[in-house]
Amino acid sequence: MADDLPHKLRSDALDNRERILDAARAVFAAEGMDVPMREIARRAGVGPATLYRRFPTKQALAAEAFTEQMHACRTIAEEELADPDPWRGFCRVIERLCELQARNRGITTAFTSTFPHAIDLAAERERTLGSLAELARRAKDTGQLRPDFVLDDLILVLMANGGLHAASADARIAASRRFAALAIRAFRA
Amino acid sequence: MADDLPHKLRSDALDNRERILDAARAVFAAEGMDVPMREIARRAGVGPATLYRRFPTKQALAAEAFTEQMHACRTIAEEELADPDPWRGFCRVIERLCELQARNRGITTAFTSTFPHAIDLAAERERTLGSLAELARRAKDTGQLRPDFVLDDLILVLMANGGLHAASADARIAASRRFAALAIRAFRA
DNA sequence: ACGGTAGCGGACGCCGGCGTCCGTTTAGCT
DNA sequence: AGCTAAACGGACGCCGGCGTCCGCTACCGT
Repeated sequence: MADDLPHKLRSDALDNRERILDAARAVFAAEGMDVPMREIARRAGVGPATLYRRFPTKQALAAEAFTEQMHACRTIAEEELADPDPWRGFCRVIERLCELQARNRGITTAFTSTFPHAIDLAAERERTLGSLAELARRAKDTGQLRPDFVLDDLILVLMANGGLHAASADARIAASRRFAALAIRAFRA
Repeated sequence: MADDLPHKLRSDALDNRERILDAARAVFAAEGMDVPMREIARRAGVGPATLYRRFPTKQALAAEAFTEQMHACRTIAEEELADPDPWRGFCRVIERLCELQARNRGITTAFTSTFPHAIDLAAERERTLGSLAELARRAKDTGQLRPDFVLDDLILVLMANGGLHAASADARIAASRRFAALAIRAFRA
């Protein structure tokens, strides 16, 4: 991943910035979005002021932190779009997106809800949705995906998958796997 | 609904108690579980102390407040169990439970997660699950429900349904309806 | 009607997260 | 090495929710 905008940052500042993002990704994935900013700062080994200086709001931080995850979503969509068997690709998209969600508490929020000031995120999201739509179209053509499927159904499934709570991360992943299987059955013609 | 335990309460106290429960039900349904206790007290028109005197913890309040809702769940299960067509009953159970969940933010938490000190709730929950299991068994016998269906699948679906977020209550209900339809398709043999 | 007591609720202190200021440190240039 | 400005982070004040205490109110039994 190449550096983004911060060309005019001092080396130590840039280093801290990176450490903050790492910490944010870790803690968002583990605990979800409802984490005090200070906790992130503590894990990153910086003071609260530094955190606030780089990312004035939690949304700004989340937007930046999840860019890579959103990119992962897009990659999944495009990889599976490349599968010669569209239905298999469609199934794998669901499985992989659900698992990604289960591993990352909070990415659900990022992907599902439209972010206010995250232009990059929104663009990434649109591209991903485009790929998914194309994949669905092809899967329909093979007759294996229900003709009345709409993309919103997939969004619905992902949002619902995000609602799966469990004590451990493993339990969450297991639940998501079962749920993905259920969703696929529902979508099969 | 007959009075429960509070035989030794003065008339005004019992009145307040009832008003608190009403307020709690309303606000839990509308906003979910993450509401300050004081908000409930305010809506009930009582002081914080009164609320805390009757219900020392939020869970105690929730347990009491949702008893009626849990009863509604049980009623739904038993009514649909009585349907001569088990598969139709099974479908309607899913639809009705999902809608109930959509109308009541927070009942998901009450039903899904095991409550610590809510013996009544737990018993009610077990009875409901019993009815659902029996209904599922019958629906399987007709060959319309997948043979590999397990009750946990239904729990999974309900938990997922609880994760559906939306701005308005109407949007939430609409989403739940679509989701219920999806779930039914997934369960059909 | 009246006394005793169950019940009430405003007010208090505590805690934890938030966002910001300012004295100190340190990178980077000459 | 020395200087300057960028960057840091501890400390501060604010706010909102929490749970409890105590002086006042009003219900109920006689």
